Amino acid sequence: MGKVSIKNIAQELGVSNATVSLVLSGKVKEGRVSKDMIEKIMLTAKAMHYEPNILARGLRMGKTQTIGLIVADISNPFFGQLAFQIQEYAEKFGYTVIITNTNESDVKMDKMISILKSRQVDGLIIVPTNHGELAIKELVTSHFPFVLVDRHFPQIPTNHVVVNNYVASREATHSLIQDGCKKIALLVYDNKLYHMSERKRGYVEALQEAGLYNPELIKEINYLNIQEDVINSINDLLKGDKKVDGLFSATNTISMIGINQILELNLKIPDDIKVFCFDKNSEFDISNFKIPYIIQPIPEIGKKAVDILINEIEHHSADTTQIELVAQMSVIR
Amino acid sequence: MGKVSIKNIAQELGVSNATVSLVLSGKVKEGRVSKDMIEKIMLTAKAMHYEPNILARGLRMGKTQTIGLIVADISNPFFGQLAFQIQEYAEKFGYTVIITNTNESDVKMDKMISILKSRQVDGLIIVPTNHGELAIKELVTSHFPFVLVDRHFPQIPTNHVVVNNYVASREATHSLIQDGCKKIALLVYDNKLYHMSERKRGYVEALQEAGLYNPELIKEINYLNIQEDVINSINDLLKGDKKVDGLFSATNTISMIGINQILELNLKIPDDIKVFCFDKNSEFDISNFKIPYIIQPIPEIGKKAVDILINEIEHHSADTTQIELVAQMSVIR
DNA sequence: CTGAAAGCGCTTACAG
DNA sequence: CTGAAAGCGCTTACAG
Repeated sequence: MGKVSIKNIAQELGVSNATVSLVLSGKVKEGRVSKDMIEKIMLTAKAMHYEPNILARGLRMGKTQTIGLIVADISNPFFGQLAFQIQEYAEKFGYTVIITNTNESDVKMDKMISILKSRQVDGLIIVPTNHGELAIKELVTSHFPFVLVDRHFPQIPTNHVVVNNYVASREATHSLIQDGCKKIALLVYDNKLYHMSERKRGYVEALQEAGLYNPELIKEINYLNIQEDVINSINDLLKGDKKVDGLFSATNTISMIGINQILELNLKIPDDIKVFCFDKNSEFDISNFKIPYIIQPIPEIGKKAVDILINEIEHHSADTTQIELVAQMSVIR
Repeated sequence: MGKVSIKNIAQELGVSNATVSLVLSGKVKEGRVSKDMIEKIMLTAKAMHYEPNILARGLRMGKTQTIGLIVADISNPFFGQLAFQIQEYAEKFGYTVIITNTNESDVKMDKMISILKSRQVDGLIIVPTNHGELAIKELVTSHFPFVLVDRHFPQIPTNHVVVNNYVASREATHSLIQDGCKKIALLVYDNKLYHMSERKRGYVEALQEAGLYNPELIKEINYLNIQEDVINSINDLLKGDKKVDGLFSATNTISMIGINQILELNLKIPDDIKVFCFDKNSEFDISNFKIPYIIQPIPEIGKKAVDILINEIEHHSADTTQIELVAQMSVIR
C-alpha cells in the first residue's frame, strides 16, 4: 500500500477530485456537497489513512506555511531556546519551522538562504553572520519576507528584533565599578557585528565616565579559535602587574571558557576577580559563587520575530518594523 | 520580478523545458545538448537568479532529500547538540533536516509525525515519548523509514541508536559506593521509557550488590512538574534521619535543579553529599566542586542515526539496525 | 448539487 | 541532437 491521494478517495467513492478536495480542506460551502457525501468522504479519508501532500498544495497555492530559521549555532542554548520559542509560537499560526545552522560562516548563511528559498519557505528569520551584509541586502532588494534577530546591520533597513546591547552592557560594567573594581577587562568577539560593538561601547563608556578606561584591557576573541584565545587572554589579564580585578564577558561561550580558566589559575570569584556576563549560563546558578549576568528576553524575541514575519507574509506590509527589547540584569544574591 | 522557473529560461533561449532541466540538474548526457547551449543555459540561469523549486522536484520524483527530526526538547542542550550533529552530517549527503519538538507529549509526537509525513520527508529520526509506542508501531507497519535515538521500545523491532544506560548507571553508582557513600539516592523520571528504567536498574543492582539498596531512596520525578518534584525530593532526602550521603541523578535537567536545591540547603558538594549525574551540564566544569557525570557520545549517536536512515531510504534495506554506543564516565579531578 | 480541466514547476520516457 | 507531452497531488475558477 503506497500513499493515498485525493484521487484514490474520489475513485473509491465515485465522485470528483474537486469534491473530495473541497471537503477535506474544509472549504466546502453551504449546499455544495450533500451532508451524506461529506460524511462519507471524511470517513473514507480516515479509513484509508489519507495524509495530504503539503508539497503539492504548496506548489499549487504558492505558499507552504513554512518559516526558515537560520541561527549561528543550534547547540548553543541561547539559540536552542530561541528556536524552541519560535517553533512553539509559529505553530500556533499553522507554520512549521525549518531550523538551520551557519556556524557563524557567511558562506554557509548564503547557502542556507538559498536552500530554504528553494524549499519555498514563506519567509526567513535570520541571525546574520559577520560578513553577511551582502546576502541580507540581496534579500531586501528581492522583497523576500524576513526578520533579523539578535543582530542587525544599522545601515540596512530591515525588520529586526534585538536587545538594548549598549545600555545593558553599560549598566553591567557600571555595576562592577560600583562593586569596587578598578581594572575591568572585556572579552569580546573580534567581529564587526553591530550588537558586539554596542556591547563594547557600553563597556567603554561606563569606564570612561569613571575615569577607569584602559584599552589594553580589551581582548578580542576569534570565534574560530575561541578556546585558545580566551585562555591566553585570561592568562595575560591576570599576570603580575596587569592583574585585573573585574571582567565583563560579552557572550556566554566566552564566559564559560573564561571562568573555567580563572578557576584553573586558582583564583576565587568574586574575591580575587569579579565577573559579569552577557547572557545566562544556567550553570551560574549552581556554582557556589553566583555570577551576575544580563538576561535576554528570549521568548519575547522569538514571538516578536514571528509576529513581524507572519504579518509581512500574510499582509505584504512593506514597512519595516524594528524592535529593541530590554535585557535585564540578573538579581545578584 | 517574481520567481524564475525553468520555463522562463527555456522561453528566453528558445529551447525546450526538457533541455534546460537536463542541463541544470546535471543529468545531460554526452551529445545530448551542444556545448554552446549548455553554457548559454548555465549563464542565463545565473543571470536570471534561477533557484530550483525543490517542492516541484520532490513532487515529481517522490523524494525530497529531507529528514524529519523529532526531539523531546530542542532547548535542552543535549538535544540541541544532537540536532546540530545530525544536521551537519546529513547535509554532507545532500539532506536537509527539519527539527521539531514534542515536549515529551505523545499527542505532539503523533502530530509531528503526521506533519512531517505531509511534508514528504524521506525518513524520520525520532526521540520517542513515554506513551509513543502506538505511533511507532504504526510507523513500523507502514514501512516508513525511521530510526529511534536516545530511547527505544525493546518489544518493538526498530532501527535505533542508544547508549549502554544500564552499564553506565551501574558504574556511576558503583563509583559513589567506592567513594564511601552508604546511603545513595536516585532521582529519576517516573515514565516507563526503557532507557530510564535501565538507568534505574543499573543503580539498583549496584546497590544490591553492595548490600546498600533501599527503595525509599528512589524518588520519581514527573516531567510536567520537575521543579517542584525535585525540590521536594531533595528536601526529603536530606532531612534528619534519612539524610543521604550520595545522589545519582538520571538526567541533566533533574541534576540542575537538584544541585541547586542542595546548595540552597547550604550543604557542600562533595563534602556533605556526593553527586553523580547522567549527561553533562557544561556548568559542572565551572563550579568549584567538579561533579562527575556520564557523557554520551553525541556526535556518534547522530552520525549512526543518519547513516542507518539514509541507507534505508536509498537502498530500502528491510533489516533493522540496532546500535548501543558506550557512554563514558567523565574524568574526576 | 457536482464534474472536467487547467496549472503550480519539475523530470523523464518517448518520438523524431 | 532536441521537443512535445504526461504526470507527481493538489486547488480552483468555470461550466452545467
